[in-house]
Amino acid sequence: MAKARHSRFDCSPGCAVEAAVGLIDGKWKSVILFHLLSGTLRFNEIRRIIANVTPRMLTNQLRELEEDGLIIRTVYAQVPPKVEYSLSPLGRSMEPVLLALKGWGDAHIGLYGKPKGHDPRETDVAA
Amino acid sequence: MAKARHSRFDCSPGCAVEAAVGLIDGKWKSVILFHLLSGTLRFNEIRRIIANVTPRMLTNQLRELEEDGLIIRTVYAQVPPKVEYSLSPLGRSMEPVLLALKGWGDAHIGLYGKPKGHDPRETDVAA
DNA sequence: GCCTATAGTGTCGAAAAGGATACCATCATG
DNA sequence: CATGATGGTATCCTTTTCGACACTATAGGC
Repeated sequence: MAKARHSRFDCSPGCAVEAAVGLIDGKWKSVILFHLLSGTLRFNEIRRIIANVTPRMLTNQLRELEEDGLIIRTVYAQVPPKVEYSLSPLGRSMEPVLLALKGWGDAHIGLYGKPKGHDPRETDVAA
Repeated sequence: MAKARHSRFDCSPGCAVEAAVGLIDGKWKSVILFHLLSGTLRFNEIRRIIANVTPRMLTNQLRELEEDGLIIRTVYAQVPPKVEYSLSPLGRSMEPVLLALKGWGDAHIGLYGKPKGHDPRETDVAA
């Protein structure tokens, strides 16, 4: 069922940022979109590319992306079934965002998902 | 290569995307970062800017951002307390990402947090 | 008759995230 | 003495998210 994400929000500047993030959060959405940048994919292709995603979750995330108008789902009436997912124009317009994220991640993230930077564990104390 | 056993990060390209998103998800993080782009802010300033955030959540999100090395917390030893939050260099390096998100949001998001774009109500069915 | 493949669905339950509300210590001011 | 300001905590509770696992229909091939 549709979640009431961001349903009502008194928008200060920055709200747009949160709303945009809201569309690509969820455990797998950003990755799905990123891979769709390279072209159309079928359900099981995505499953194979993104190891460890369960079919339930994948369906779930794809449906939400579709609801938000970011991807297009095309069903071919044949057996065995064939369903293709591709970016909508709106989804394609996310490209700069996705590339920015990818670029940032490649530059700053170690293999464990934590940022590289220097040790952040000390708090500055000023007079 | 010392590639530690694949947790979830034996990653296909796109993993960096997910990791980057992981740092700015959470209900308020992206908005906090966005506002810090304009300069240092105190706890209650952020509270006032982002209406509807409870102190508990704000503390929570700020601590996580600090742990991830994106922001710096500076405590002034005085009464009443004064604590300033500012972007670390790592946090500042998020600027392109945040601006991309903001730009996308401004361009594509209506007042209800749903993307504008065309109507995704119907699913394409192909032969 | 059995196995394979596709694209899912259904149910269960644990865990995480988020929200409401109340409370704390300190000092200056009136 | 009471009030206000600051930067938080503590406790409780509800909602949302996520993962495991089992299960389905159809058709073709062996």
